[in-house]
Amino acid sequence: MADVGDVMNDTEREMNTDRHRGRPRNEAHDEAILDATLELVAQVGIAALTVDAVAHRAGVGKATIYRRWNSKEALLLDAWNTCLTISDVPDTGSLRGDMEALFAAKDLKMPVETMKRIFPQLIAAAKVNPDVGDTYKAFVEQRRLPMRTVLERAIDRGELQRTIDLALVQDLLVAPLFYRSFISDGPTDSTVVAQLLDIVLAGVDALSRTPANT
Amino acid sequence: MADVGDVMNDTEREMNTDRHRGRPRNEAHDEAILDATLELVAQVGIAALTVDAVAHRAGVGKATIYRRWNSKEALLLDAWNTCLTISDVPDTGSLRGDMEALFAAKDLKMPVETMKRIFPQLIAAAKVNPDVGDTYKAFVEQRRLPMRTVLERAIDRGELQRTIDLALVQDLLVAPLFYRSFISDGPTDSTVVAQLLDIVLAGVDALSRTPANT
DNA sequence: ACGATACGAGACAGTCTCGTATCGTATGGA
DNA sequence: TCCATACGATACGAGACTGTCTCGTATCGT
Repeated sequence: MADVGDVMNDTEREMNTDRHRGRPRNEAHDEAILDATLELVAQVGIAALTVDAVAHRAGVGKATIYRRWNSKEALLLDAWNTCLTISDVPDTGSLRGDMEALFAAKDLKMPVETMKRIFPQLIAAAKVNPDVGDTYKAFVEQRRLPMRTVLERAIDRGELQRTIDLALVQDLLVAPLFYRSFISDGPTDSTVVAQLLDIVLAGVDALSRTPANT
Repeated sequence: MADVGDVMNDTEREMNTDRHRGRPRNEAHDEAILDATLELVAQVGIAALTVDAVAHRAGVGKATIYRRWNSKEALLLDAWNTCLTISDVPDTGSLRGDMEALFAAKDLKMPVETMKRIFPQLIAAAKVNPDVGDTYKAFVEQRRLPMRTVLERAIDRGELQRTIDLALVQDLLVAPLFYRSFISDGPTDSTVVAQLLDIVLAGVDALSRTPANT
């Protein structure tokens, strides 16, 4: 998947033919630049992000950045994309166990505190820039997939009724933690997760016995 | 509460002494400017917001803006503050009824779709700018108060156990709607609200009979 | 009528940032 | 050794934006 603003023309030559003419590109700089970008976004936001600052923080010259991305936007878009990490689906045998495993998983590129600052910036940018919006949608979809699988397996095992609104249950489990992380800065520790699971799973279970009153 | 960048010195004279010398300030422009600011924030985000654009959209000269706020930041801060609206607390006699009334209340300054775009920008700005952060905290606190009152009354009536984690219950009820509004763009209609209330209230009720297993 | 002030429009200087260009150096292949 | 390219540093032009100022007009008290 070619990213919008990549300077692939340069790299192409290296990849296709094997003759490296001149000094080879330091590939480690790619990650350094992307990391510096994300860390700066977390610190000052997108509005105040400057390419000079990124270059300085990454310890590279500005030209090195523009040799790899042909605009600041392209760099940012790539930076957002690196936030996307693939998490594996737990399979402990019970819904409760799978859920606890999911919430305990630490599969983020950046430290949690940094992500808590980056993510709101990403959301805000996605609302305004369609390209970022696409990246964002892919991000959310990808993140939701494992839990959806876990819930579907729970249905197959009979732990959940086949008629429930799966998306709503997932949102009930996920949203409070997002809310506390990004909106209200409340606690999100394992105790909270346990209480959360208690209430939601009990609620779904109770409703499966007694049909909804509304 | 005096706002940071207000040019109150000018207005003071008008307020304290009754002699209006010269053409009076058109107070309607204040709202026009603030509205234009918020609408533009919703459209292009904070990074791309320019004072010229605000002036043009509000139908005023740029000088008129700088006559009332002495910086773009001060204007934005005031704009955020106008998002804060006071909602009254419903009292239908039952927790369920109060909740439905709360969710049905439309007490926002801007149309919902506009707010869905503004709020993420506010969150992002709050993470980066301490002044905006203060405004933001006040906003969240104010918005949470009515539901907290409703929940406390439900406890007094015996509808909820006195030992429950009230904040968590509130988050369970509120977070999914926020999540769908800002993060996943899912449905938030009254049907969803009803299902939400079904599950959460059933869960809390079930747990009050059987103690938590974790 | 007259002075004082607000107004819209727009010119303006100063500042900031992007993206390019240049320089001398470093590092590889031929 | 020679050449091609990447590198850090930095100067630079172009353009955008902020915040100030001026102009001519409008609208109020006196």
